[in-house]
Amino acid sequence: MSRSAYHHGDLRAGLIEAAATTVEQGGPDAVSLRALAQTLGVSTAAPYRHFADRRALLDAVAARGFEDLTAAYHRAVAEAPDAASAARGMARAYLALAFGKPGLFRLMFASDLVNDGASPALLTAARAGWEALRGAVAAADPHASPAVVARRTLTGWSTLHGFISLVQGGRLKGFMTEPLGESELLEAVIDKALGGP
Amino acid sequence: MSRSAYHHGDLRAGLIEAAATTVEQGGPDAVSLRALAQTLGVSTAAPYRHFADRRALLDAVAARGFEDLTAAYHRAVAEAPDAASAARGMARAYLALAFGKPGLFRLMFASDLVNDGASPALLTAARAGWEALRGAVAAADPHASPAVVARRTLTGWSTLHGFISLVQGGRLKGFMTEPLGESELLEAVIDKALGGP
DNA sequence: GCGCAATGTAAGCGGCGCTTACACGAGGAG
DNA sequence: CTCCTCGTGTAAGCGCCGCTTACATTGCGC
Repeated sequence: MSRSAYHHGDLRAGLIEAAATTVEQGGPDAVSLRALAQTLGVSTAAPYRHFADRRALLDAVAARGFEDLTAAYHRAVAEAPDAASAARGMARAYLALAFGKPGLFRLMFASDLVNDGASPALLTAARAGWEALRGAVAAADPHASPAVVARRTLTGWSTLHGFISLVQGGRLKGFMTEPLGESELLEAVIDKALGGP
Repeated sequence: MSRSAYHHGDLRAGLIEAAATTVEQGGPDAVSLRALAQTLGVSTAAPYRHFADRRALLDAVAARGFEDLTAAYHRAVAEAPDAASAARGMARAYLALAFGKPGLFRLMFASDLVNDGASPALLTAARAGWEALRGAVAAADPHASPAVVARRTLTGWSTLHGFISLVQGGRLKGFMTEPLGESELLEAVIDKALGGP
């Protein structure tokens, strides 16, 4: 992307890397361009040579996250013996990203990509994930109509996404942990996402 | 709560009201204590006589939202002819709040209530909503064990919540609207939430 | 070798959350 | 009726933030 080593040595990549670390530790709100610049040993204005504003830097971090997610999807499909277990593998990959890198996941799904003027690269990366999901649902039932595939993809995705949001929002702290264990919970959610109406 | 009319005339209530308006128009991040103070014609330090910090004010707004939500739940149950349609009415109430007051909904579910030190009032208000949901699920199937009730409540809630999050995040803008209409979408999501594994 | 464009810097503007020290004024105690 | 207390509001300021402008430097193509 960026040329190569100049004064700093690819400040652009350094900013993305440092921002990703901060996002993981303190969430998107904890990212400050001034603080990142100080950490990387450059002036507070230097980051603006590579990113139009704070939002653009966070978009770049989010785009990298979507690329990783889509790659994990494809890996799950490649390793699956059949279409049904492929869908299950993608669900696991989604949950793995969400609970493995919660800060990144929050960043990826926190903002309204379309209404805010997100970069085309980010939009493309985000859509690729959806297409992979839809393809897996279609492959699991070749006789389903496009509308049914869309409905199943959306509702299944909603179930996974909602569970993640509720967990990360701390909504099930004292609520659920009593009657259900953690692994049972994950399996129940995946079953709900992949089965039913 | 607050005494009554002093210099300003219940600044506390004015701040909550103004903050709620701002949250609805520009999201939680758009709330600035300085701007609210200027709007209400008081000094920038005045709000700190009523709220320890910015977070405390937003918590108060969120708590009011949870009270409204729980009231809507109880209304739905009271108006329903049987337990099954009561659950359906609660789902509709949840979606109605989310799409009717998206900014408030975002505020209510954006932050981690437990990890961040939320006020006891907010925690209580948030838990009341969950209890109402669980009660409806239990009433719909009196033979279900507590674990099954917990599982159904969680997965159904997850489906609704995930759908809302994805819609509000603009994730289904160019994606879904082609094959499915809006009302079909809502019904499909409610069916998914209330039925299946 | 030289000029140009990419990269980085210094300084500053306005806004923010929050704190401290001080001013006012309603309402109970005497 | 007076006074004094305490709840409320103010003025000023600290440190941080995003972002901009004008200027310095440096590597690359000619």
